[in-house]
Amino acid sequence: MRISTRFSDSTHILAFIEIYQNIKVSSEVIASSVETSAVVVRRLMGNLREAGLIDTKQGSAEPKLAKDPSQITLLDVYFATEGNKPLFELDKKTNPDCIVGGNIQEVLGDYYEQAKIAAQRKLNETTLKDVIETILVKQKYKDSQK
Amino acid sequence: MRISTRFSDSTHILAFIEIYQNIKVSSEVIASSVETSAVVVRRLMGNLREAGLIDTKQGSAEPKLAKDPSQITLLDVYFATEGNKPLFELDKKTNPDCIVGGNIQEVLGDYYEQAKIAAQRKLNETTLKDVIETILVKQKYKDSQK
DNA sequence: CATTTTTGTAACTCAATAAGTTACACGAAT
DNA sequence: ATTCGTGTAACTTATTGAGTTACAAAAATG
Repeated sequence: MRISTRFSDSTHILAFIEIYQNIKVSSEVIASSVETSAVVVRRLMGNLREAGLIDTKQGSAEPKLAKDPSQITLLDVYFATEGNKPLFELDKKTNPDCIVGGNIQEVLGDYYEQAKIAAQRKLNETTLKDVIETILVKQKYKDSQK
Repeated sequence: MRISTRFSDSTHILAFIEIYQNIKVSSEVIASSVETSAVVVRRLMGNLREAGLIDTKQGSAEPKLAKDPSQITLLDVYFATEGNKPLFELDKKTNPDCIVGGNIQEVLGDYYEQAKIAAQRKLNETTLKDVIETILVKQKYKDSQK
């Protein structure tokens, strides 16, 4: 399975916007924190905007969260960036004339859905506020060690 | 994210081996049920053998489950085919000199791990026996409708 | 015991896609 | 008016899942 870092990068972007809301936050600045290109950041921000998680204005480097960080969960970010696609993919082309091939898609599909929902429930328990506060605690510890 | 059907195909193979244990089950026969090539089936069966889920003998079309179907869970099959890689991938290269970039990997990694474990616990609740019995029930219903 | 069948693997091709790049129109800031 | 920044489309590149070809080794077959 090819790996997507869109989910983690999008969460990164949201945390960055919230933590640095006082300074001018261009896609270039965010890109230097994510270590990618500004275009990639703008592409991800486009998804976040469509999902109603941020507000942006063309030409202006002032992205804002559209909701309070306590009201945005990791699941919201996941849906915004990856949609609600299956976590475990089914082989859709199996032999319908075989007892196994003709039934396994439906059977596994149900079990996979249950596992996906279990993961999504966990993601939904964590808010952007939790993420940001944990980041700040870790940073404070690092600073105390200097 | 590119999709892998190895997990579902491997489960398919295991169910097929158990249901058709009376007849001669070559990789060719299994491949016609999965609708793929025999080489792909043998490759997946290699993983299942390494994981201790099936016993095979070179040259002989007589694969056997190495354990009772009630003792093999979907999680066992998942580990055999996909390993214990992350469900949600982290961007490993973020700017360590930024508060967000320097801490988010560790923070998100922990939350992702929790979500992954939630999904894995669900997969571990379902056995191959459950899968097979559900397949047979669905087939019985189909037969009753003819 | 010679022939056929089948497994087990390596090496290759093909296709899909995530991510990065280039280019540019349009809006905002200065 | 000029510069800066966003929003997007189009293209390139790298990765990888899946299929294919090839073949050695083991087992089945008659």
